[in-house]
Amino acid sequence: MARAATTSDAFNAIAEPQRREILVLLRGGERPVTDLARDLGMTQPQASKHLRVLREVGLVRVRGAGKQRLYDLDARGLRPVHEWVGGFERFWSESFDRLDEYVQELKQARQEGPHDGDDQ
Amino acid sequence: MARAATTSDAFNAIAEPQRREILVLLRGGERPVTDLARDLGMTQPQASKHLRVLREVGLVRVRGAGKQRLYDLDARGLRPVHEWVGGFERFWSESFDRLDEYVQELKQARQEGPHDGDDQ
DNA sequence: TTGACACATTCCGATATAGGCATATGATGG
DNA sequence: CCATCATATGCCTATATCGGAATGTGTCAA
Repeated sequence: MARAATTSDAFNAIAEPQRREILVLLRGGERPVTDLARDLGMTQPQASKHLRVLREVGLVRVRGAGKQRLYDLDARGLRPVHEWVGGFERFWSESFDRLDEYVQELKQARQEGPHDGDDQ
Repeated sequence: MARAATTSDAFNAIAEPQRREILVLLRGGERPVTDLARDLGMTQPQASKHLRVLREVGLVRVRGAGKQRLYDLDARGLRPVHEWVGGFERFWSESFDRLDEYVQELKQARQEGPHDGDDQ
């Protein structure tokens, strides 16, 4: 297998940089495919494929508007991602500043090898 | 190509469910590889590989402790992810509740086809 | 030094993905 | 109906990834 279990969820969808860019663009409102492709410097099929992934995981909606198809953001699927990552917030805001990093390094140096070159 | 450009960043690292589980476990403190493998029901090489990815993107640190190697969480790399996703917060907290969803559907129905069945 | 333990790495096969290109589908206007 | 524009899909190749099994590396104890 090449990407276990749920190969298509929000986490995977936003792992692709171009799809993230698409989502950012869509914050400005719904847009047709060609617009997105042009603004992001990708081909139209590329844009369509990325939009398909985003649609399948529910991060965008489509609406037919004449010949065009307007894609619109549906960010609700990002909420679980935000919450999961938020579960780590205290670990980067609480103790991992400069000082603590220095302490960590000291601790690591001390425990890894107090043999010959520990004065460096 | 199979996953454009930056194939190894925090976004990709957390796209893998098992790696997310590892990170969650490490919130409880540093742990040796075998511990993690056992608790997550995966083989030791599997755990080592996932830990390697996490280490390469800087989400964990390693510390040699005798025969063992203790992996420790370094969640700072998750901050950019949290901030990026947070940029969409207003799109799920502001307007996409039940009522708004209903309005969206009305709007969509109206614009897609105000022909015969628009009274439904 | 040897054996045992903890862990890392490598090789393999299967699968999924992304890009490029060609082509199909769908709606619109004449 | 036909041509055209907008978009979707299919095919192909290259590559990356995951899982599994085997093996390599490093550390400790006797």
